[in-house]
Amino acid sequence: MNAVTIEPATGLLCLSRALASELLPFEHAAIIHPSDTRTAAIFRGSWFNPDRRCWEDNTFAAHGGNVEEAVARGTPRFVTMNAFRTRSACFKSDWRENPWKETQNLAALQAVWTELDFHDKPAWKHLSPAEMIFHVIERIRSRGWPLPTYILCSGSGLHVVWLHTRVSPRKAMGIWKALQQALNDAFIDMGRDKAAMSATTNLRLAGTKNEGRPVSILWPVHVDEIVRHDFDELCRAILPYTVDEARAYKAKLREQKTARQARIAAPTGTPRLTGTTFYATLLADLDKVMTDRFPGVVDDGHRNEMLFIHARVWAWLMEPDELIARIKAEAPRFGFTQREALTHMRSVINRAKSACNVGRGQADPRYKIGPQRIRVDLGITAREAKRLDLRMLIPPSLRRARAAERAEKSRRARGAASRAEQQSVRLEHGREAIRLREVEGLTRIQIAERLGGVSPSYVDKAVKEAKAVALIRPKRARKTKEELNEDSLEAEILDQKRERRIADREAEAIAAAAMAGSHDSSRYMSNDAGALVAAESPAYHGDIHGVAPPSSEEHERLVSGLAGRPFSVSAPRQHANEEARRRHAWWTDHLRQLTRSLAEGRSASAR
DNA sequence: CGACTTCTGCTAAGTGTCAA
DNA sequence: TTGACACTTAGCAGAAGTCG
Repeated sequence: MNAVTIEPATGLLCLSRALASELLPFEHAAIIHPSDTRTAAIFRGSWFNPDRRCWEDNTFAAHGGNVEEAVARGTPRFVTMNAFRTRSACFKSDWRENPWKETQNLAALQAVWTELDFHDKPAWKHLSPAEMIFHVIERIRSRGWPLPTYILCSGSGLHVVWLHTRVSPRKAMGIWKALQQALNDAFIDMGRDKAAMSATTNLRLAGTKNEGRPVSILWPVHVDEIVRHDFDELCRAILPYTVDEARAYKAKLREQKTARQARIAAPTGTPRLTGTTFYATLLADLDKVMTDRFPGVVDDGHRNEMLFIHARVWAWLMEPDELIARIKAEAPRFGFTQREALTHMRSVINRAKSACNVGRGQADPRYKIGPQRIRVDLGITAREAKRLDLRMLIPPSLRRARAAERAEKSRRARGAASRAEQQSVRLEHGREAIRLREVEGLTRIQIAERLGGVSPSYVDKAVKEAKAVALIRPKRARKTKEELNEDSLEAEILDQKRERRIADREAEAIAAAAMAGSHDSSRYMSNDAGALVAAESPAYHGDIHGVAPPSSEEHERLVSGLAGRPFSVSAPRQHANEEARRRHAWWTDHLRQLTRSLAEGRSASAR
């Protein structure tokens, strides 16, 4: 009896009680590509070419109804999981002999899958494929996902496949990709093969051999237990967001962009920034550097480099005619004759000329030149950039410092108080609180009231910090400004130094006091949370908050960091905030699963 | 009761991105 | 480049709890 037969009346597939592990290649192909489909299944195999006396790749295609005949004819070892249009890769050739296996020729999406190469993963490599299936199913169950249609042993790894109702790539490719990604992301630690995720992938056929090892379906046991899922049901069960939520998110992004564009279009006090302002600022910086380094004529060793940089920037600011005129006019400043300058800058001029004839969508041939490149080429240091008050030719450190300055200025303009101010006020309060307690014998509640209705916790903290600062032993008294000479520069510098030193020591003492007790738990970890947990802690008991699920790479690091180490997860705590609660639940659940699978991996390896 | 910790909302600080 | 804004991180503060 065949495991898979076709119902004559309906043309539909009949699955018998036969063992799935004994499925033949054509039966497996017929399950993936049902007989009622008019789209193409593309097969790949190899055949012995008697003329050339070697094995050659053989790719061919068949309709769902012709799978048996095609497989018998071509003896393939692979079949595409999705279906293609009956079009040929070459003009005038037959699609059956020369199928077009590319994304743009996809006719129907009908499966999602993950290929697991677990044999090189430390936590899993000791397991046999049959043992591994247990863990795969367990993981799928723990996520509440539908069980796969089948799990096939490819001879080296596992193919976990969910066949689903056919959907059009044009309508559903985005969702299908998200589904495929979500499934595969769940198996990164088990060695999911990134290269086998594309919609055009072909996978091994059951009943064939892979380097002598049999390829067969290990789960489910019987052919009639094989089920095809509803695509929408799969999406609902597996995707973290619904299609509507994803649409709403995209709409929000569009809205934000429109709002930003409207804001920019509106007239403001600040100058409107354009490509011209960009290059003009760059040029201003460049001129400052050149005037400073070469007050007269640029010396021989640098003239070509300097003129080349200038010419490339000018090319973005003016028409070719103006560029030529400018090069001629500036030539003496760079130590060139007009003729020499034009010769040396020929390529810049030619590119500027051809840029005038560039059509839409074509690349601009002018040399792209950015501030960082110029800065490195000219070896401009932070000190030089600061001294010349450069705006663009500055190192990243200075750029960051300027951005921070701007942000602070903007905050102050909005009336925000600085942390230093808050801290110095608190220090004064702490000193006053100590005095009130020791001299007037007030309780902390009374002190809190006396300090203007602050909280008792605030008093605690203020006193703690004031005590820490009081413990700083005064160093040998130095000469005062009066003693030295009130107006001397030396006195001023010494005074500044002393003030800075005192401030530094106070800050250190406050920081040390804060560290003496238990410090704030790190509630908001970066996206590196996984790696941080793995690296920092053999048994991490702290809470994890405000953390987005990790990316694939982060997950990979987390898993490799935790393998073979003791690990525990704290009990979830109450979160008022819905988003925080969701994220915390996600992490707790995720890490528990990980702990369990690692523990199972270890106990299995111990046996 | 004081000293201290834990939890959680709020916000300053800092960084990245965007306009072309 | 500048300025505005989104976003993450770190720190602050108050409430509530624990401990001796």
